[in-house]
Amino acid sequence: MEFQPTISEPQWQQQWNEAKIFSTEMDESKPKFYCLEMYPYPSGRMHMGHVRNYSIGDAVARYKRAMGFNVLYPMGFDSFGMPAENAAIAEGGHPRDITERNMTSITEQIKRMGFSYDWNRMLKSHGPEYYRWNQWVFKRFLEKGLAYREHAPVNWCTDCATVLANEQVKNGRCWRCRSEVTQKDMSQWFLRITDYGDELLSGLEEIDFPLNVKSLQQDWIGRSEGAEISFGIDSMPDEEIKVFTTRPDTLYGATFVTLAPEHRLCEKLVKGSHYEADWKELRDEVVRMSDFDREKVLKEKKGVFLGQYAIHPLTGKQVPIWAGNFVIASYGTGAVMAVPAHDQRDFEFANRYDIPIKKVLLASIDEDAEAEIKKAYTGLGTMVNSGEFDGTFGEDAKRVIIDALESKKKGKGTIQWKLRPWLISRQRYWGTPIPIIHCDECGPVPVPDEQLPVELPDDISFSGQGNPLESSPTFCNVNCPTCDKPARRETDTMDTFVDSSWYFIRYSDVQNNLALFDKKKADYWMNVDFYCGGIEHAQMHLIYARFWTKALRDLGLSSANEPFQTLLCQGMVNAPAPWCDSCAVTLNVKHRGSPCPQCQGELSERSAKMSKSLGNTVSPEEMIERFGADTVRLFILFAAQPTAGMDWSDSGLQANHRQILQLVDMPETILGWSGSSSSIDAWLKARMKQRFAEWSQVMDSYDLRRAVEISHFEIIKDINWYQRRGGSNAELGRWLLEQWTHMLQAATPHLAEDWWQQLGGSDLLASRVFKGPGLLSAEDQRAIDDEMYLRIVLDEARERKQLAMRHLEVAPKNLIIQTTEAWKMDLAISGVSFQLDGGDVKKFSKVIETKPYAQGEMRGEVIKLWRKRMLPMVFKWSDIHKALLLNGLDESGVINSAAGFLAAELEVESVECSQAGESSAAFPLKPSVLYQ
RNA sequence: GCGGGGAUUGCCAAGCUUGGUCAAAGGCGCUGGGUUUAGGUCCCAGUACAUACUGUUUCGCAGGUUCGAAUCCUGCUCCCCGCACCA
Repeated sequence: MEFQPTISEPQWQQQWNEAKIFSTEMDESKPKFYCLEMYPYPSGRMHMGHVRNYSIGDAVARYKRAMGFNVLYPMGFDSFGMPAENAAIAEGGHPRDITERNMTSITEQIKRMGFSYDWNRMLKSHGPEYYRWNQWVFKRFLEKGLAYREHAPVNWCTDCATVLANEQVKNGRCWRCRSEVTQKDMSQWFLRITDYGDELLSGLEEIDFPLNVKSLQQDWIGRSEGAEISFGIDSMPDEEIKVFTTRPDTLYGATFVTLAPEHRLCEKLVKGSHYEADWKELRDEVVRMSDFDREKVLKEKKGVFLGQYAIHPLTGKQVPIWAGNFVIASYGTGAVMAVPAHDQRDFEFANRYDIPIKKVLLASIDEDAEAEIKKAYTGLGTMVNSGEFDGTFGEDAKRVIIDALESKKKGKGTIQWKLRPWLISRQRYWGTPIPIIHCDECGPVPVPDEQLPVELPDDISFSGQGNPLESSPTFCNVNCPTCDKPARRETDTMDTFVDSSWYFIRYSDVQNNLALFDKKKADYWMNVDFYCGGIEHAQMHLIYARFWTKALRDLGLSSANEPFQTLLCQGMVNAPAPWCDSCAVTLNVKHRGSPCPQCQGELSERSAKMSKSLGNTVSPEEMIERFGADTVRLFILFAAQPTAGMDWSDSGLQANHRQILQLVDMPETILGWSGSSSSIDAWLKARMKQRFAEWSQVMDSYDLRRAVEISHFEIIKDINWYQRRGGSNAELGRWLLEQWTHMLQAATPHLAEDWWQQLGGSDLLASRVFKGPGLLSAEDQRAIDDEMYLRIVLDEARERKQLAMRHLEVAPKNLIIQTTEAWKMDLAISGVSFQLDGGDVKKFSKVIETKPYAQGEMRGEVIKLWRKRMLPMVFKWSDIHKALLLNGLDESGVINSAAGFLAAELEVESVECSQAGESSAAFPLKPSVLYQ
């Protein structure tokens, strides 16, 4: 059959579309399955990362559909965001036009892959019908106090001309443009994601996310238990210094207190003293420094004495107050108690400034409490030098100190979070306008619900200067909803991560114009059963979405606790790129063949993430054009496990294309079978049941690579074997194809439809529910076992033949097979059943002694055989092998009934098989073989 | 520094959770045979070393547990990825 995927694939896509088989509605009578991929940002072209992501999701969706689930599988676009706005600034035009143009072209490419989306549910974040609900929810958050405005130091990216959330600052740089982030004081809108810290953490236990993602989220949430402790100030009875520590057990070792240089008390403490100038210098240095510089410069601990003393809350003793550059103003209370003996940073600091070091924890009882220390001991220990608490250990030690503090009202046990409120303001145009009007009289006033959405205006100039929204008088100048006096509209827009924080629920009821979604529908579909996307969203999108879902639940809008039940992070798509070993740098493909531009050394090749900058990208469109979508899909699924990095390889793609071509011819071959039933039929049928059972099991665990291996590779081998064994049953062949085509469609749906058509299917395969070939019966298993035994014998005989040829003058004519002696078989059966009954194999020699054949001079031989060969085999034999033995496999019978086949395979004239006599080399399941 | 994940036979990559179906799947590559007008596809076989009877050395390195370890334990080396003066 001629295979022209560029023609046939779009035809099937059109038919699917016309039959509307992928559009779903709520249906309580069926089990639901919600399959979702992270919706893409509409850049102009589809790249291999997209193709991989969606090939995985589509295989799952199609599988679940075939298994009778009501599958929701939508697609949409994360279409707000800076690239479009930046393009508008650079090239002119409007972000909306650019975005929609891009969406059109990427949609077309996605459709060419034949993914089974319900396009009726298409969603775009930049549509007012979507973002009005961002505004609506924002208002509800505001009412609940979950959203608020605050004047605070925030992260500012100069290049992007906007503020950023904490999660969007990576190593002091902007996550998007990688330029430096500075601190700036601004009034901004925040969401109290921190209210959900505990639940975000504990919820991780009830969802199936990869370990590394869970660990990333735990790190990010950063819960640490400890105590807040108040130190008095000697000269200021009304003030106190609150510090946070995770180690209250070291409190007696606190020999000083360190404040962040920006701490509000610093100035008060030094005012007018001769310490003031030094402090100012330190503070200015720290404030000036961006986080990025900090990382480099702050290897060195630096501080100034502030000239004042704090009062230790338990001992009442005076300890000096310092300001230190390593204390972060925004974490904890911005002040720490310094315990040099048990904290490495404090230790270095104390050494440098000659502050006393006092050991208060002992790692072991015999340690000298007064000995000089060279390094801080940071583990748990037994308290010493701690007054009445001496001798208390570890967690108890923490507890008793906290109790003591609480009874004296000098502190309390608390929990600190690294998680900060989510800063959602952005000083950019292409996002959801924050629905607020600022009135001089009334302050910030929410836009009334009936006036939503607040739409983005079109009279904007994209100059690249300032927030574009400020250039629109029609947008900015409004009257106050409360007092009707002239007021000014908020020009901040929302972080685009807001859009992606709930789009998955919106899909459940995407066309609803009266509410963000209908609760019944949301509750039917949520949560997402299978979510697939890149690891890069592990701590932004995936945390925000979890928070938002919980917040919507608490507003009574839905019941879902968690948005995503199972998360699969697909690996990168890599391709070779030039690599310089001595410079340890990956280079653009244009350097291929020339020396390293830096060291002039020779370049080798290394696998690297496909990227524009390296130029090692492969165009999906080109590959689809050359090989068809099914080949690309098969290759992508087969080249690596979904979670592993995958190396693009042209030869691999071609190999998979050959595989497709082979499959294309299968129906013709099999439908050409003209024979009737034969003894091997039972085997093939059994084998098909076995293959299906394993296939569905691995599909359920999303091991798509293994699934494809079975459906697209191993079944072909089975058919080859069936034909070798003389099978050609026409009826069975048709049955087999009918089963098989369902398994093919998960990865290669177009090919499967081709098959279905050839089989005379009048409907679309994709619309059918697949019941499977049935369960594996005992007889089925037996058929498989017998054939497996034959295969063992054949392989063994073939190997022996090669060796025999070295010793024979002419090609061998006769093959003489001897199956094992009765006594060895008996020994094997006894050994296996002894082991299966849980007997201690070391004691099996007792059993041997009772055997009639182990008496007299045979005894030594039997014991030796047992120890050396039989014992290992008793454990080595698979369950299948063991069953063969225990069920009384007739070795000679199986061989003799296939003698003709063996003779033909091994190219000999005759095959004789008999059971061996007293002493031979034959062994159970391993007959001896002799060529003549 | 903290946390997470790795290191498998020419390459890619299974298996290791529940030690024995492991000389270790599958793909690629390579070799030989068949098919074919030829190339290609396809089919069969081989691909650690040895060997007409089943042996030797292998799963990052070094030990240990066991009748038995790629799989469990201990230590070490190297690689990747997050977070990072977070108190």
